[in-house]
Amino acid sequence: MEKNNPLYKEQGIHVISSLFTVEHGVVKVLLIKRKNEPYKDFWALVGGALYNNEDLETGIEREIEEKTGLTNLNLKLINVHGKVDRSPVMRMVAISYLGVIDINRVNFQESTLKTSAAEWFDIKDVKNLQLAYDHAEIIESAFHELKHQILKSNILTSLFPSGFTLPEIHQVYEAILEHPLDRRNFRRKLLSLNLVEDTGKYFNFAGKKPAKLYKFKENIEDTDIF
Amino acid sequence: MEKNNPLYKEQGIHVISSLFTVEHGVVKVLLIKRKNEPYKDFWALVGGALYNNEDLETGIEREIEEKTGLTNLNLKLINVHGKVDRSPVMRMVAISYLGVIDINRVNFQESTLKTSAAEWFDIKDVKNLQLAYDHAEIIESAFHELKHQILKSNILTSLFPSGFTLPEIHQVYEAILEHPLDRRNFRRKLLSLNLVEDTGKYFNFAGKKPAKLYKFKENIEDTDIF
DNA sequence: GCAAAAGTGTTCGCAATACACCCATGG
DNA sequence: CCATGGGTGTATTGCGAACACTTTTGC
Repeated sequence: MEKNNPLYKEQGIHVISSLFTVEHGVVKVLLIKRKNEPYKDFWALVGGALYNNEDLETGIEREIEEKTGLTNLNLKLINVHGKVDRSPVMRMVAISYLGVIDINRVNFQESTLKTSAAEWFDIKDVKNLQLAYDHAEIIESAFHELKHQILKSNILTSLFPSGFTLPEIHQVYEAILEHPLDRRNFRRKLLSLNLVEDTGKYFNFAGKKPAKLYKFKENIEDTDIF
Repeated sequence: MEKNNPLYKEQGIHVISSLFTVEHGVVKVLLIKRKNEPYKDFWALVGGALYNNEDLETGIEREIEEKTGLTNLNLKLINVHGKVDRSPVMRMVAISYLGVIDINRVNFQESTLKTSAAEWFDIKDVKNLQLAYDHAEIIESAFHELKHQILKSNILTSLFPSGFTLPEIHQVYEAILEHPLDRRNFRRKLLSLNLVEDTGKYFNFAGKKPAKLYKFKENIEDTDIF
């Protein structure tokens, strides 16, 4: 391995996260506005260059914490984007992670060295934005994978740190999958999986029957859900 | 992006393939013996450093062709391995691909600049070898993914370029999944998927009833198989 | 008491599973 | 003619899909 062979000199690694949330039945993705070149003033996913002294997971967690204040996320490696010209500066390969977070937990770090703003965008509006790098493609791939993940893993646990009602989580599934699910079958299925437990509490919406509050059990493993 | 920031200077990308075959009910993985440092004389997976002027897919296809003469493989991106110290030379992130090939198609290029031998190893024997880098871990992850892929994609098509009998492919499934499958149910299931077609030919084993020869249809899409 | 949404139970159909017998060939 | 392995059919079961009624609350 010759370090200075021009065939593979000056390469780098991006770690990039597509962070999703669901609010009032709308799937949203977190974007930040870049302060520096390249792609100054473009909206971009949360991420950046991997450091030499950190593992991939550490790197993406650091990037997310720097820009959102969030820690302890349940991230999943989902894809790699490595087209020759995806970065205008030098050859960069992007390792793409997926995460789902409760919108209320996010505490944006408004003024960092590299970003000037952070905002949630409706996934349907993202296609109208000019994003930095190949981030549009990365989001598309991540959203596609999100649909799989909610059927095959417990990725949604972090969406509801303080519990959820069945109508709420049902709406989340429909929003992400973009098609309706039968209420009663959904309910029976989810409860039969032994992933959630009744908290005994109820949650009141205005003028309607209160709904039971459930929460995910601790330490549940990834399993096929649907 | 400052090219010379020591935090992320001198990084590189490995593209690495776990190539599997199944012969007489035994799952095998292709390894090559390294001729150069680091890990001189260690067995290793087929792969190497990504060039700056090629996409990831192109890179892994080039590496495979250089070392085995094989082209037109159906490779799947399956994982990323990026621990800080996985390479002793410099920071390298490995992009791992999975492929399945017919053992008869392989035409080893015995004398290349970087390798001195290529050999198929029983997957069960690999754990007793000292492999280069973190290749043991990569193989384990790839084999795990192979079990999923034969249930959810048509990755096996390239195992049988000249067709197969149902007993043959049945044995392949059992070998990869490492557990028995009911012959009759397997048969019905596979034929009902519309993935294979009868060639009208028969294949004779010694002293037994000839088996029908089937082949995969052209241009079949990935679908859930089991 | 009525509108609105939560909660519950039953039927149906299909697909996976389990299982037993007949058939074609080489020796 | 027999041993070996290939090829076929059927009964059962469990799960997902479709579907309608009752309950609780705020107003």
